[in-house]
Order: sequence, then C-alpha cells, then structure tokens
Amino acid sequence: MRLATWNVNSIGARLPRLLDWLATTKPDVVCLQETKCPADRFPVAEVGELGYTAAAHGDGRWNGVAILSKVGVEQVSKGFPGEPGFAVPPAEPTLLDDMDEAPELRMPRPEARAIGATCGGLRVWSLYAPNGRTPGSPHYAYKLDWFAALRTALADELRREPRMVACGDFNVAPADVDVWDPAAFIGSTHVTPAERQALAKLRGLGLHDVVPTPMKGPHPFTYWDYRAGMFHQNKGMRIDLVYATAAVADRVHAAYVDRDARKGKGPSDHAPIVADLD
DNA sequence: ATGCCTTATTTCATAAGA
Repeated sequence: MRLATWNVNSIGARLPRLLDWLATTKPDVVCLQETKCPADRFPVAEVGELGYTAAAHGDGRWNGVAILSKVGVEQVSKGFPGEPGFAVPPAEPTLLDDMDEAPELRMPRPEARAIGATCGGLRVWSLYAPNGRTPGSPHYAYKLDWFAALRTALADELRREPRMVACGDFNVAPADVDVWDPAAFIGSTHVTPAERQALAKLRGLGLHDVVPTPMKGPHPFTYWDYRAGMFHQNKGMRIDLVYATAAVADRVHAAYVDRDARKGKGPSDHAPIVADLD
C-alpha cells in the first residue's frame, strides 16, 4: 500500500497539480489538508476518474481535510469526540452576561481539522492542527487544547485499532533539527516545549514517527515559506508528520518527501510525504 | 536548477498562513 499526506493549500487552486501528481505517484490512500473547500463542493468526480473514493470534511474558507482512497473508505469520522473549537475571548466583561444568548461563545463549533476513515483495513486520520499564531495567544491555547483532545480521542480508538496511522500537518517541528535555523524561531510557535510535549504525548500512545527520506539535503523538510526564495535556499521546516502504530510502522519499507511537488509554477507551500507499506 | 508569497472572500482590501 502506498500512503501519502499533503497539505495542498486549497484543493481548488491545486486541483490540476493534484490530479497530475495522483496519476504519476499512484498512492492508494491520500490524506489532504487545507482543502479550503466545503464538503459539498469537493471535486469527487475529478478524483473519481482516477479511481479514488473521497471522504471530505470542510466548512468554507479555511481549514478542510479529506481522505482519498482506492481501497475503500469506511467508518468515516468527521472530527473526533471532544474536539474543541476556537473560542473568541470576550472583549468586554459585559459579553459574559450575554452568554446564554450566544452559546457559540461558550461552546464554539469545531473547525474542519480532522477526518478519519478505515481504508483497506487501515485506520487513517488526516489532521490539520491549528497554527497557534503567537505563544500565549488564545490561538496558541486553542492549539494545545486541540492536541490534548486529539490525544484522548486517539487513545480511546487505539484500544480497538492496532493498525492506525495519523497523518497530516501538525504545525509543530518535533525537534530543533526540524527547522532550518532554530535561532530564527526563538519566541515563535511550532517549536515551543509545550507544542513538542503535545507531540511526545501522541508518541506516548504508541505512535511512531515515520521520518521520511529527504530528496535533497540532510533534513526531511515538508514546508517552505513562499516568500524570499525560502524553498530555493532549502530554508524549511518538518511539520507534516506520519505517526503510525508499531504494526504499521514496522511495515514501512520506504518513505520520502516529494519535494519535486514543491517546484514549478503554482505549488502548495508544503510537499507531500509518500510512505510505502508492505 | 527549484527562483524570490498565496489563498478565498463579506474583492480592488483583508485575514490568515507558519
């Protein structure tokens, strides 16, 4: 089985490149993130022509995740139990008095950041973690809450799913070696101890980091900022991850970052990870 | 070479990304 994960940064803008890439790379299961596409507008017919069944979760302008599969898509979960939404903090104390009339402030709806499906006997999650913006901000607290809830939900599912893989854009670089210059990230999100601890707790569930081979250079970066020629200088980050249970990780005989997909005109700012399983 | 931000929308400006 060939498994892949890719933050496409809009499936609408990326569809021609995605279809070309699917036809060339021929993955059996693909986790997509940042589709930026409502579920009812997902291009199911276009990917269907290449043999894929799609499960999509999307709510509009931002976020959005999907799973494409040639080996079946069953038991689809849109989001996970206990998944938090982003709570807009009250600007003024008077807002607290209005809580009863604005329940969405108290219990915000989860964003479209997680979709799970069983594909050919493998439990697959496509995940798009919140960015966090700035340490200490409400968005950062939300990011950590989201990871904590994800851990709880996956822990529950792992009790009955020995073959699971959680793929996606985790928006955290696991270690200093996973960013092009640790000094450039001091004070930024993606590298803080709390974020790295959130990843460590996922690994503590028995999920193994399937580190892909870089096609160039020593670091398997998966993201390069569009600006300032960062890709061309290989100033990237490893923030897209494949976390697999031992039963799955032991069967990975090859995994690589397809940085060719980051080249040329109109790429995503992320490259796909491709993993081949026996 | 790989080439110096991109996306969708409440669009000609803004919010968000990491």
